Amino acid sequence: MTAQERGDRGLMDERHVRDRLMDAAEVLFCDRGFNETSVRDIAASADCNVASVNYYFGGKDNLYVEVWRRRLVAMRDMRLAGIDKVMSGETLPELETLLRAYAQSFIEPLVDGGRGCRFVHLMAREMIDPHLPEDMFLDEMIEPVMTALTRALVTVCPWLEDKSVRQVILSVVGQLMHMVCAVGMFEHSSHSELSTLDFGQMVEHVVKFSAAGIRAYADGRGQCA
Amino acid sequence: MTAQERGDRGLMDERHVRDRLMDAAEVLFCDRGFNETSVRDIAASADCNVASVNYYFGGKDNLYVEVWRRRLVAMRDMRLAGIDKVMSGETLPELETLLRAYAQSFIEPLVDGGRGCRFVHLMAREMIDPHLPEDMFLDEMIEPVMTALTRALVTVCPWLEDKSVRQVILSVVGQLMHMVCAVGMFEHSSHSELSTLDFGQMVEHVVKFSAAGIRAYADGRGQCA
DNA sequence: TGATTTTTCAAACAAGCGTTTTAAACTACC
DNA sequence: GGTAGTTTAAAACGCTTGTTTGAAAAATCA
Repeated sequence: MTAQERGDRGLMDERHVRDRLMDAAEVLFCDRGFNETSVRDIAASADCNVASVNYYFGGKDNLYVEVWRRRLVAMRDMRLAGIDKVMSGETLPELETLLRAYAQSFIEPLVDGGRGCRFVHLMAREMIDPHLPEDMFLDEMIEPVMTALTRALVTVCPWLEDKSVRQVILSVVGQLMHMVCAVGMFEHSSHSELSTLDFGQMVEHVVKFSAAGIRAYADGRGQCA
Repeated sequence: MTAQERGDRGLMDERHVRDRLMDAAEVLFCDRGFNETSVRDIAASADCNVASVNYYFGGKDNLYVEVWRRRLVAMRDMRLAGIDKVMSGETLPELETLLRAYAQSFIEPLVDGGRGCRFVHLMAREMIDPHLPEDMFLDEMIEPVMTALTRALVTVCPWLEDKSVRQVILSVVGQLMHMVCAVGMFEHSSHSELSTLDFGQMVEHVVKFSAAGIRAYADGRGQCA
């Protein structure tokens, strides 16, 4: 019945309201979370009526899912591309190069100030209290990136055991994720002296720190390039 | 007027209801978060009337703060003690020993199944969407532990620059924090094959990984013991 | 025991939530 | 211009939330 259900673009600028809603919702969800964002806030921020959320999305939950769908694929593919680009060269990349590629693809959306700017914060939220359909985040984001990273890592460091690979990836992702959280924490507090957050330096630190951490598992066996 | 305001213990077993409320609230807050836990849920779980929350605590927010106060001090002191114990010996500890002490004090509450069991989860929540009075968490938990850890780290590794110490600590805490989150994520999903979470192994991994990561900053200068 | 205070409880309160309704406004096509 | 279909808009719905009320119950002390 509705324009969205038919899938066409209707007659006039119908996409405007729909997109304004998604944009506003993304911003609000990212810095307040799902529960603390009301559809009235979203509608007000998108400068349209409350009922529009239900008209275009069928409910708050679906709007949330749509906001996710739009970014999740882009974000996942950005990370996969970062890994792929560095792994598809003729020669095997250094461990540092691989780590840097991944870390940058992780941090980039935060630093560019662009559209996906605060979405990483929403990822952190979703990990701790999920509002997406069961396993959507795991299936469409974590699992694909994790397997790609695993494959790349064992290629660059063939001496890494399966168990260690998982732990190592958890360590790398943990560091990156924690930076995102730390940014959010410190920027809302008076302890701004703690922040000192230069993303470029941070990425380089994670690369250096993690490369050494990973090579600690090389004991005796041949190091990678 | 009320017993709590007077500070005394009143006449009979008044502490029963108050403590039952705190215990129930802690459990619910830890695995649902602040917003998704209603005072009715808490009261039902504590087997008392809804109004009791306001009678004994003056409101949901204060109950939340009290739940925190009880554990925060204990948890902080546990971590400080872990660091202190290892640093107060006659000889300087190995870097691994220091890291292990801290990591264990961090993870222990998770593994023992005891009272503070799930509180670390609440810490993770509070970092991402805070419901405590401004800076309470930072002032009473993060800052003290961070300075103690900083001091210990520069003692064990005197060649570490100030800037690197902060980054290194962020990396260590990030790994540990991420484990806590990962536990929470995977245990509620069907991808249980991803979990494989042996806390003992995890601690040892973080120690090994981080020690190597930290020593990467020793370039040239004397390594620590 | 009687008086006083402290604690419990059911009920009600006001406010906010997501959602639905109903009708008016708008668009496009004949 | 008239008609059908789509989009907006205000109001209301039902529900849940945290909190308050006021009286009954229990406990303390004289």
